[in-house]
Amino acid sequence: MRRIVVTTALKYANGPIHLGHMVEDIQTDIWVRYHKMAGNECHYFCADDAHGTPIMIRAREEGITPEELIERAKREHKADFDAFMIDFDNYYTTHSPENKHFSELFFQRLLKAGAIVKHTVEQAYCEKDKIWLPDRFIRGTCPKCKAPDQYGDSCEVCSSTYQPTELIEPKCSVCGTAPVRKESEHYFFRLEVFGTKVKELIDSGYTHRSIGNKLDEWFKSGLKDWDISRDGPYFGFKIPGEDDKYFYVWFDAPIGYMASAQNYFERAGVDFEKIWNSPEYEIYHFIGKDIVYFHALFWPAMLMGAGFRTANKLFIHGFITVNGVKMSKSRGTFINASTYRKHLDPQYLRYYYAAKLTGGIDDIDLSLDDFVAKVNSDLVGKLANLASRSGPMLTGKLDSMLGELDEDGTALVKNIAAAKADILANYEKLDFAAVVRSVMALTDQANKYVDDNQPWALIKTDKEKTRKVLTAVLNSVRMLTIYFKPVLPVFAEKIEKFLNVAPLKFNDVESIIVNHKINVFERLVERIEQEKVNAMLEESKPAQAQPVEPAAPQMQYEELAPECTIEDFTKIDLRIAKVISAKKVEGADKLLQLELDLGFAKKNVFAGISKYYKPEELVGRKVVCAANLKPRKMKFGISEGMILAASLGDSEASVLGVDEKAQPGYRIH
RNA sequence: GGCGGCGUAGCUCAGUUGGUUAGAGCGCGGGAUUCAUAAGCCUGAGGUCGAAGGUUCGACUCCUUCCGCCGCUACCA
Repeated sequence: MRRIVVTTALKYANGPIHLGHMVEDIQTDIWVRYHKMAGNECHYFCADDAHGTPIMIRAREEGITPEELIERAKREHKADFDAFMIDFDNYYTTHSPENKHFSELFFQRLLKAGAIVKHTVEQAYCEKDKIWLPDRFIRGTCPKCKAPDQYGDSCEVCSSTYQPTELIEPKCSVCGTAPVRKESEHYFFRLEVFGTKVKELIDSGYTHRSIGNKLDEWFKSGLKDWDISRDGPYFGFKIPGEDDKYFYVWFDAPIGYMASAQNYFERAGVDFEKIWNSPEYEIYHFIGKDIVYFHALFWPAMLMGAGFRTANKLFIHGFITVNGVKMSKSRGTFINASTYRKHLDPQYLRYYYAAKLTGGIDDIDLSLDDFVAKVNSDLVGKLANLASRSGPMLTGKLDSMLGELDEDGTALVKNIAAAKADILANYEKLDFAAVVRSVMALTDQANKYVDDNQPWALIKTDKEKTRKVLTAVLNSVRMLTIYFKPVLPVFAEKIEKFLNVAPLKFNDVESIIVNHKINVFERLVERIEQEKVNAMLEESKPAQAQPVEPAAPQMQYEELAPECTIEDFTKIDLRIAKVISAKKVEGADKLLQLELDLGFAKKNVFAGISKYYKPEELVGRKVVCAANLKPRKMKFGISEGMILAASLGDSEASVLGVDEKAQPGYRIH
């Protein structure tokens, strides 16, 4: 018997569970149920990730305490997971005494190991709200494309990334005042101390191979010290020996795996340390590819530094797309778990995800048309129908008694049982798509057996022979259900009740039930109606649909810049200039190097327009130049100005020209 | 631009260490049935496996280049 501990990524308490989260938890839950049914000891832990600035601010906005907020979030999260039959052994929170204990323990051990240092950092601080602002809480105009109201770390319009200090007119996203820069001393975790050991871990098969390549990039570029502290006010655990410094949320989050496990094992009267550090136990983390960095670098290094064992392996999955594209609020495809379950049976989603999951890191697509078709045809049309076309006949006309098997029936059932090893192997390697394919192929065989034997005709002439046929069919149903039980727990329960048998395990496929009384048949699953899917999408569309909806189709005009005075305007000295020469910049993607004649002077200017203009198209043209711009040193030289061009987003650009009369050097007023 | 991933029938996807006429489900056409949640069975059509080269006796499968989409990242003053 194997002993296994698995975790799924902690859920942030700041938002609801959506169908993207569910990929991971359904995948994991299926795997856990598979192990339990196979007779292994398997524990499944998760928790809410409850700390950090966003939660503190959200609570403030709602006028409640962070504790109240995270308590509510946890309740909602758990309700969603219960509805989707995610069978955690413990769903805990990082805001717990166990987690506090472990966080302090990790910190102290890392300190002792010489892996913690202090650096002074400069950060944005809002003097009005009296809080330090993470990048996401600073908003301002994108320094690259000038799109207004962008996050402090990246622009959603041009998708460039930058430092919050580069933002134009940065504002605190809570109160709108401009943040100030303040210095503070922070604790840093020296990752490089464990760099070699972590590299060895990864090389030994800790992650998927393709992920290993990605990780290599990080190793090559050098492991930087990781800032693990935050200044108060902050919702989290205070750092020992400090008055107003807290552990960064990502420091105590993965520790939450251990805290959740410990909380469970203590209640069960089991010594946690013996389990977590015991070679008898295998430990696996299921995560999405978005948080590989934390789980493949930081977390193993933390564990090593604190003297704990690392997990055996990370199981990494891809993202979910809906109808082939990223989940989108305006399309209504950003579907919360709570919205889904109002309209549709969670087992449908478990089945569909199972049919798509191969254990790889590719994104998986929830194609809603395919979803409806697959569930209706596989689950309803084939599997449920198999029971429905045989059960009622036995209960209605043959006293609900199973008989023996005939020769063909034995062959059918043996064939189904023979697939066990293969199916278990596919469960083991997370290739649930292969499981679904092979079980459905077996279901086809069973349906064919029904057609071949025509019990509806046979019963008119030979009741006992019919009983044999139906016994074979219902034994098939039982076995197919066993195979699907990790995916469809409620379906399996209904079959257990219908067939009047104890909870099914994998080993039960090796036996058959004969001369056995069954219960009356009840419907197992309902067909999906397209209207339900539509209603779910409709409800997922944002109520405050204004920002994205009307402008969305084509013309996304940039917002008008804040008002300025004529004095502001005249600060910029715009001149007519003639392009003397233009050439592509070697090694640069978007830059053209232009030599401009301003009449009284010549200037060297780099312009990011090579995507839109060939150099020869520009030579000889008169353009508008911002001539008094402070020269800027760029990678390829000094740019002494800027030429004006009009654009809409990223897709096009038009360099401004002038009437023939205007000569180089004329000023534009 | 760099790095990584993907590109197989109308749709969603399998294709194991390269080996005979490339598969499944759904959808579509035809047929025989009617027990069943308008489900099931038989059968047909449909793909130059993104493109072009190369390695090989032989490539969807390996290598190179290119095209298209996605992610991360960068020099768009």
